[in-house]
Amino acid sequence: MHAQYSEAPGTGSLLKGLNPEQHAAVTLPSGASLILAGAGSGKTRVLTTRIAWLMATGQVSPGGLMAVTFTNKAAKEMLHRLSAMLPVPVRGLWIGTFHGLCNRFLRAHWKLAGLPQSFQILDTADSLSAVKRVMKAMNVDEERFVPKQVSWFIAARKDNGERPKDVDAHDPQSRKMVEIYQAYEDQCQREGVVDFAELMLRTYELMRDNAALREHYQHRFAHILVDEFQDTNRLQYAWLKMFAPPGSPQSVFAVGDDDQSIYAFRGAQVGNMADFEREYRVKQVIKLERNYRSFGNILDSANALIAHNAKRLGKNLSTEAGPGEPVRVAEATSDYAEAQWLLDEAQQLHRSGTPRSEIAVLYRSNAQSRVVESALFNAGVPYRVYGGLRFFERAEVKHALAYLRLLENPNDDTSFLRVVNFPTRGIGARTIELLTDAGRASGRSLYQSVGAVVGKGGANLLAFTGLIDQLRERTRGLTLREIIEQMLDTSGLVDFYKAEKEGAERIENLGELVNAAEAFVTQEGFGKDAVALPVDETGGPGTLAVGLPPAPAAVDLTPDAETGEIVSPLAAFLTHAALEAGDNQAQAGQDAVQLMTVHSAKGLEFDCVFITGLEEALFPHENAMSDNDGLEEERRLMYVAITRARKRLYLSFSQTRLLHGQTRYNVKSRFLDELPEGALKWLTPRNAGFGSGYAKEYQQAWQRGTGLGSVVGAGRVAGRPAYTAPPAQPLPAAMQNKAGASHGLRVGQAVFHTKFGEGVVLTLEGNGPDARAQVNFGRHGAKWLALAIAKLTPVD
DNA sequence: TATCCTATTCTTTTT
DNA sequence: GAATAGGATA
Repeated sequence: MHAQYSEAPGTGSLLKGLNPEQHAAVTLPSGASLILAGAGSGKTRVLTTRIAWLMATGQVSPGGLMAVTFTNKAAKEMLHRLSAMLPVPVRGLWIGTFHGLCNRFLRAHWKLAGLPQSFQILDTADSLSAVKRVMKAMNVDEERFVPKQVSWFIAARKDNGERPKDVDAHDPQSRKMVEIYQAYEDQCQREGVVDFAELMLRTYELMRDNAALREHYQHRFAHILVDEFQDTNRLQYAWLKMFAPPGSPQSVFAVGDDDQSIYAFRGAQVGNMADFEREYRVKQVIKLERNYRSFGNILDSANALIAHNAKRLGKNLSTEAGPGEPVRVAEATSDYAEAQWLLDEAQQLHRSGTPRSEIAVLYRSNAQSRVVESALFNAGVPYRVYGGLRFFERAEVKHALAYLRLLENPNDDTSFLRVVNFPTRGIGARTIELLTDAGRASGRSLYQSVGAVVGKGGANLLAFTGLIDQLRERTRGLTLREIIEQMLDTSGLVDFYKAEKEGAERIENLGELVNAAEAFVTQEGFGKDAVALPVDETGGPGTLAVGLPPAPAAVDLTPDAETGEIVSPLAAFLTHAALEAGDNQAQAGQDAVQLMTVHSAKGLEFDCVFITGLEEALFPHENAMSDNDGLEEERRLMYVAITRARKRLYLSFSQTRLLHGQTRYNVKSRFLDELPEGALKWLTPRNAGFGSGYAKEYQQAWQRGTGLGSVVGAGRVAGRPAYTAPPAQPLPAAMQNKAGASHGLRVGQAVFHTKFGEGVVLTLEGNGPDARAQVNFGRHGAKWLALAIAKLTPVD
């Protein structure tokens, strides 16, 4: 059957250039399939070509297909490539992120989902502040229940598909957590807001509980494709099963790489791949193992490393590109020296023709970026740091968005509280407390409760709601741009920042918000994501009835938005802001060295890659070293890092590192020992210890305080010293535990900590002000504590 | 009510 | 070291 399709006119060019495995994957017949796609094996190409091929051969209409990714970037990339292959109108295609598609679904069926039409989406920060509010209302001790952990707990339960009633809680602690979870849900429902996990869970539940709707969508989506399957969590897999249950006639095409699963820490279940294979009775798993990205030495290193993992489906990357350059390994005496060395190498690479944007510096944790940044900054090398604060997460932008959200949904208490007194208008904590009490007593939103506290200092509140109402009136019918400009003016935001010393940049960002809105309206066509699904290609909802039991009378399958209600550009823009937080601002366009964590490097590739900080406790990270699963995930992380490089790979580690304001003495990472000797080239003498080769040179330079090469006037960023000098003679790692133990603790000792309660000392390291202990606190897990700071009392 | 100072914590992150 | 939260103070 598929042979016939692949010979269909016009599809030949689509398939041209695919290797046999890729070709087989693209042209697989309907049914469930699992593609194990190694790093750099052309995964996205296979996915997009598959979609194009399905459409070009008439096996599916654009409306009958759904493709799910994790990131907006991946979704955009897919749409972009697809439109280059096929003249398909991209609009209306169900290709997007899990959350984006859920949003689309819930916008269409908001009534059935029990949501207000203008429901707002909470990002992580909004959600956290909502949790805090709930906890305050419940009088929960924030010492015992850390809001962040509660928030994390709720998200984790939802990602597992559990409502409060589903959570089994045996001890008082977790019972309380569940209680907070329930109260949080009630509050969100009351306010008409949903968090990210709720988007997924609502969609799943609506599909599960509404047979007619379920059958409609199962009928509609004949082909479902899932990208990065190894990153799916329980809920996402259950969600998929609602749209295409095992054994149904639908075709599910899952692509993933178990070796690149690096999100178990937030609920991803690698096991979903094996479950999928079994439950969907996948006949043949296709492995894409030919790598088109990296040279041999790089791939050999990656393969050798990942072979140390026990839990694998098994895969080995190969290339025909030849061995290429060896993987370079360097040891530095300090993180500072490491950064200087890196700077030098990067400069050299650039001088010999490598664009800066093809040089990436990867590290395990964000805190490591600072040293590198300083080095690059002082040398005048342009660089770009990924991660950190993104555009829509900036305080001033969030304030502006809060005003806009109140126009759409005044019951959004999170937004209300954010701006009710910003800029300050004489509404203090006391007034807010009164208002909150009134709201709680009547079960109404803060906005609705303002009337109840007028007279008790609520006059200013009335002025605020008046301002919002007036703004809503005045902006009716205006363009999005005009609405935002009005809001910035009326709210007093711009005036406020004008008066601030440091407000110029914030005003600039608010201007940027106007631009973003403008771009959104023109480029995207505002309603694209928010307006409901286009009518079914097969003839719309009418065809549903064929062969199906009659839908319950009360159930209207017509998407609610098609009943004539129009989604405003503002609503669409707010959704866009919540779901696509936008790139962190950057000197985009400029040729800059790329700095990012290994996590955020996933899916990217560069000619030259530096992996820095290859030290025990850092990479693998200390918090992940205690159990084997954690260690294997760290190894996969390293695998991801290595496979980012096309031509040249540098690995570096340092003897000392400044972390959390303290010098730490590190041992090189075990991962270095897991790489094949033959693929490596040591730039510093192997196991040479201190003061040798490169390292010595840099240490001396650094002791002179000048650095090397082009570093002139180094040492200052924004007026503050960039570095604190580490001790002149670092203590050899082997001696760490032996020097004077003034703290009087020993391994195995039972201790008490005011926060974590009782625990047992696992490890002792360092001495004097740097002394630290790893203590197992049972329920709280093992923690590293600085003994100079932490209050640890021995228990007998 | 607003602001300043100190105590406290500190992976990885997209949506 | 740096960011954030909470308490104390003007």
